[in-house]
Amino acid sequence: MAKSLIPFFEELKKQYGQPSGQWALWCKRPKNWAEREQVAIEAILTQRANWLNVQQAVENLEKAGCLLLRDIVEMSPGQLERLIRPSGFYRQKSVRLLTLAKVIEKDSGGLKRLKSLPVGKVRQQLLSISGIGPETADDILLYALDKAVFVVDEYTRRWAKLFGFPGESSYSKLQEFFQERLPQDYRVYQDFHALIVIDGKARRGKKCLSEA
DNA sequence: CACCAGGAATGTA
DNA sequence: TACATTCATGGT
Repeated sequence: MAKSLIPFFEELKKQYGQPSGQWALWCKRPKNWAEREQVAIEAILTQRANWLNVQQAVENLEKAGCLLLRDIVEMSPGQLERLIRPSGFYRQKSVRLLTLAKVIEKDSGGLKRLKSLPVGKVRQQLLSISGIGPETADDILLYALDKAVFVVDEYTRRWAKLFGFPGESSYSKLQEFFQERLPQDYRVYQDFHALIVIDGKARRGKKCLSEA
């Protein structure tokens, strides 16, 4: 195994503590089934969106009593669009949410059953949904289903480049980079990815400082 | 007012 | 394979 990334993980954890705020739910352990469903929904809503906007959309869903997948499958696209509007791309996301909810609730027998299936199968099934790409699929696998699948996003990409991963950044290559250097533990994956994003935002907010 | 934020699909060369 | 464009809102 290549050189471990655990020291970097420990360093980030020492600096920022357990991921909080927007990450509190995603990194919560254990999660109940309602919370897992909310994470899956948020994984769609957060695509290319500011978290504050996502939060408003989630509040709308909550106030309307539609934070469960079984509620969402019953809704019309227009109804859903109106509620999630603040998160942006609401027409696309409405369809994506409806499809995801249908696949999980109707075709797969619920999140609980999905969680008991092999990761590879579930990942393929998620990727077959139009509007769910690698990152969103892995968000759901890691944060909603507690599968040890590392999430690659823009922050992860920058971080890897900064800490010695030479170019060649296909999604799967980057994913391997992290997974080869970490214990196969979903808790580590969850917190580490969250901390990388938190750290990335902190740096950006301060216009690029030198690092620790 | 310009730019950006946990992406993904589609079209072009 | 590698880019460009489109989708859309609210924050800074």
